[in-house]
This record gives sequence, structure tokens and C-alpha cells, in this order.
Amino acid sequence: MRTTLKDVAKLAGVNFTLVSKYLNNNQQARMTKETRERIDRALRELQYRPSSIARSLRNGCSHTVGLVSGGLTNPYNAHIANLALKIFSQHGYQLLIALCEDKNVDAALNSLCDRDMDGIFVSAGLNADALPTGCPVQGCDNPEPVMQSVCLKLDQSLDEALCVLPGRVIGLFFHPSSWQGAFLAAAERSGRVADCECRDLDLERDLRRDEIRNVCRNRPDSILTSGWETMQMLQELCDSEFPDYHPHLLLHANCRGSFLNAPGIVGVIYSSTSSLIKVSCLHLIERIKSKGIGQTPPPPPLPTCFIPSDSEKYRKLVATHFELT
Amino acid sequence: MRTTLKDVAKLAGVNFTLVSKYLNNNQQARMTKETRERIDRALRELQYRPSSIARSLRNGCSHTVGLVSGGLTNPYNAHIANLALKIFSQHGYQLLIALCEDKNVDAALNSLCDRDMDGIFVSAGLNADALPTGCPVQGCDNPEPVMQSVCLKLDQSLDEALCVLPGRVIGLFFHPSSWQGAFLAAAERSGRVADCECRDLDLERDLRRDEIRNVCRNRPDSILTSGWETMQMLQELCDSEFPDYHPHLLLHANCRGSFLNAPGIVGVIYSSTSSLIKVSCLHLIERIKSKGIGQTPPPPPLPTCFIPSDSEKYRKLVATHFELT
DNA sequence: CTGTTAGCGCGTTCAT
DNA sequence: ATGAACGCGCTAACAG
Repeated sequence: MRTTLKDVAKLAGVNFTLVSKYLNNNQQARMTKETRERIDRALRELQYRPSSIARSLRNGCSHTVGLVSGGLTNPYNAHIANLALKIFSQHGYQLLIALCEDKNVDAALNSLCDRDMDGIFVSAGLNADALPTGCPVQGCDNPEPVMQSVCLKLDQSLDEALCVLPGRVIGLFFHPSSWQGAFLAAAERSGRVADCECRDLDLERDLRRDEIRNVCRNRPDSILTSGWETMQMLQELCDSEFPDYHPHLLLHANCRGSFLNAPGIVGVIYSSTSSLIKVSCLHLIERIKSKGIGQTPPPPPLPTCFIPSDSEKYRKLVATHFELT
Repeated sequence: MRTTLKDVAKLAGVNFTLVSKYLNNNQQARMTKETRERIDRALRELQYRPSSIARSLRNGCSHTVGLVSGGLTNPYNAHIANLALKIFSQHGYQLLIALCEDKNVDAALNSLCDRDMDGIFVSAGLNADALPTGCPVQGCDNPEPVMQSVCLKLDQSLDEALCVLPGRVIGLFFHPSSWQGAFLAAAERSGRVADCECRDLDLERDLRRDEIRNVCRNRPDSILTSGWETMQMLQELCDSEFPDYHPHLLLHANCRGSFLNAPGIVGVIYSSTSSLIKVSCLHLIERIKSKGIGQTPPPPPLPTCFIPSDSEKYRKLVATHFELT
């Protein structure tokens, strides 16, 4: 049997609500020093642990947020989950992870709603059709209007990047993300719409590979990829199947490491996934706390920067072990 | 405001306990077909979602299990967490992950106990000093007596392995795991206690590296390592700092991949981490369900097998992309 | 300063 | 077949 407030109260010889007060109002709960001590002693003697469930029921919030994530076998997803876990726990929230198969976010979202979440965080690259009402849902780098998201501010970086990418350039991006829109807009600004093409990458490894192969067959002068995995695949493919094809490469680097030294890379657009996640998590916490009190204005997009491969900054980025940032 | 049973009942024109019955006793709740339909309609119209918190309070169990895990940035931990997530959710349990810094498992364990877990799963390589009472705690491959665990059955594999490892052999293992004990016992059986030495690996990358370097300085004829990361480090070190040192290598492979083709490897002791986790998770679920009814007998140790590098089996293991198994 | 009371949403008797 | 009452453990408003 579980030890409850009443057990503690009985042992201390007081009413159980007094114990409750002692627990919650520790500072300003004014009572005899003597009773305070008696309660304290009983508390320790019985090793009392408040029932978080009863508290949740009473207080109307569970201090739990859900995370919709792709498989943790993917290091990118794992990195995000790991960080979210830390941030939320630092702020007194527990994190419940709901894995979503393929892109079936709605099922995961629903399963979380059945569990009385205070809020839901949707990992990068995922998008839902409809949002279950009831608690704030926070996406990240998701420009679709379905849920609130902190996005990447890419315009300036892309303008600079396009200057060093000659000829026809194909952009390979995951969906949803800020990249598609920003890339097309940058193409417009630079007057190279005819040269710029955008393709969506699939989450599944094999399909992704196929798409990259298609691009190689197309032989654009430049390729702009999203993430280090895509870049690796691309280079493997070029080595094995297109040994005489050497496009100009630019990638979205949310990581550091010596692999950035690979030939053909003319630069990166750098952004820290950790920052993005952090800002997003904190904003979700804000939204949870201000529930009903007032709307929390969405945070500004996260700045990124273009780093050409012949710069000092780039050398620093390269001179480390591989790690997601 | 949240829609409750009472709201549904009001709309359906019945008492709210009837709705409850309809929801839980779905099969034997005998009522007029007509009321049944009315309830059903109201249920859908209001999009009613039962409060899992209230249910938990009432039923005395939260259908939640905790997972104490190291950082998900480590692919091994991520692999375990990912699998545990799937298994538990398949069986109707949600998983709450508590990250533990360094080896401070007790803190993580305690934080989980404050959250009314039905059970707690402690990831591989982690051990606690004392166990918080109140719910079953399940380790995995943890031979320490602190918590119940499914371990690896290594004796036969190690006997075979020792036959192909000449001279002085050093075993490098994480702690806690079945390896230390099994290795020493095998040394005893083979009459080579004097030749066999056991060293514990640290979780932190740099310290681990240092220890491996120490071993290389020692120049044993054979090295038995635990896991692919250790093997990689070892090979990197040999290449860069001990180019003329070429020990016989045997590793605990819980993975496949072409990297097993590395020179010096004379074989692996193969085991599937997935199987270990699966068995452990299912056993924890058993223990949770049989709470008080009767003790659940611990499952038998998980078999492993020795695969020499000149076998057909080995070739198959090697001929794939890297993946944890 | 301390005790009484009500109710969070739900499931389970026990009456009707 | 349906409804009333009770309690899971806790907090907050109100009395004494």
C-alpha cells in the first residue's frame, strides 16, 4: 500500500491538509515550529512521495509534454530528442516520446492527446494534417500554417550562397522545412528562377538515394543539399556511379567535422539545430504557462550564416570530430 | 473546459455511470440498443477523450514505465531507447525517459519514482546503489544483484573464442555487464588465468581512449573488446600511435557491417541487443501485471554464439551496411 | 494557527 | 437496465 498524506498526518498527529500546506507553501505556511518539525519528521520517516497523478488531477496539468519524433535510430532525431529531454526536464516537465512511423504524424499526435499532455512538440521534418485541440502544439522549422513553429532565417545566407553557385542549381530538401520557400525566393531575387530547381527528399534511406541518383543523372552545375547524410550519399554515389561528375556543392551544415573537407564543397549555410530546438522548447513552455492568460507571440526566425569554404571560420568548423550542433 | 463523462451523459440523456460502463465493459455492458446508440453518438459528437489521469488515480496504475538511459547521442543508447519505446507502446505502456548524467543512475531513478511509474527499465551498462521501493525495476545484462536482469550466456562462446586467441589476452568491458565474470570464468576453465586480464571501460569517450592506449602500450597478444566503438578507437589508435602493433582481435558484435572486415579481427561473439531488450521489456511487463499475484521467475540468459572470421556466417555478417542488431 | 469541506474525472459496488 | 453513492490522493477555500 502506498503511503499517503493521511498516513503522514496520522503519524505527526495533525490533520492531513496541514501536511499538504507544509509541502506546497513551504516558506509562508505559518504554523508552530513544533508542528512543522513533527511533520517534517513523519515525512522522512515514512519516506513520503506525493502522488503526481493525484496532483495532476487536482491541478489540472500533468507537467508532461509529448514529443512526436521519427525513429531514434536516426542520429538527427536522437539529437533532437536528447536535447528536448534535457530542456524540458530542467524546467520541470517530463517528456513522453511518441514515435511516428513514416510520416503518420497524426496517429502519434492523437495517441499523445489521449494521455493528457500539457503541450506537444513536433520534431523537425514532420507535419500533421489536422491538430488535435486541447493543448498547444509546437513544431520546429515548419513553415506550414498547421502549427506554430520557429523557422530558419535563410534569405541573406542564400543570397550570398547563390553568388558562389554557378550555372544550374538543384536544391535537395526535406519537407517540411524553411528551405523550399527560401530557396525559391532567393532564386527570384537573383533573377535565376530558370536555373533553380527544388526537389523534396524522402525520409526513407533507399528512396532518398534514388532521388539523389536522379539528380546526378541530371548533372546540374551546382547542388544545394540539406544535411550531412544527404551529402555523404551524394558523394558515395558520385564516386561509384558518376566518377566524372563534379558539381559545386553547398550544404546546410547543422554539424561540424572533418568530412566537410570533402572535394567540391564550396561552402555551407550554418545553423545550430540545438539553438533551434532550445528556442522552440522554451517557447512551448511559455505557451503552456500563459494558457489563456494571453497569446504568446511567436519568436523571430533563427539567424543562419553562409560560410565559404576558403574562410577561416570554415577551417575551424572542419577541425573537429564530427558532431551535430 | 474539458469535456467529461458528465457532459457526454447529459447530451445522451443518461446517467454518466452508464457511459462509463459503455466505455469499459464494452462487451458485457447490457443496455438498450437505443441508449447504446445515443451514447455512441454523444461520444463522437463531443469528441470525448477519457482523462487518463483520472483513470490512473482510480485504477492505481499509470500505464507508464520509466527508462533510465544514457544520452541518446550515443547510438547504442538510442537503439535501446527506440526499441523499448516501440515494445512498451505496443503493449499499451507509455515510456518516460530519464537521462542520467555520467553514472548517476540513482538520481534518475528517484526522479522517475516521483512520477508514479508502474515499472522502471534501466538501460544496459547502468547500475544503481539502492533501489527505490514501490515498483519493479528491470535491468538488462546487469549481473549485479541490485536489480533483476536478463543476462548474456557467454560461457560456451568464450570457451571457443579463447581457443583462437593466443598468448596474453586482455578483455575490455563496460561495467556492469556479463562479460567480466564470464571472461574470468572462461580463463579459469581453459587454465589460462595467468594470461587473462580484465579491464573496465569508462563511458566517457576521452577516458575510454586513454584506457585503450594503456592497453596498447601493454602490447598483449590478443584483445577482446566489447562493442564496435571500442574496436574503432582501438584501430585508430593502433594506426596512428602503434603502427607496428598488430594484436589478435575479438569483439562482442551486437551489430553488422563491413567494418568487421578490419585486419586483425579473428572473430566475434555475436549477440543481438534487440533480442536482449525485447526479452527484458516483456519480462518487466510480466512483472508489472503479476504485481502481488506471484513472483515472475527471471527469464534464462540469452544465448550468444562465436563466429570465427573465416566462416561463411561471418561473411554474411560483414556483407551489409552498418547497423545495430 | 489548525481542521472541515468540496471536488478534480473516473470506476465500482450496491440499490432500484 | 439504470442511477446513487463512495473513494482514489490531493489542493484550495472557508471556518473555527
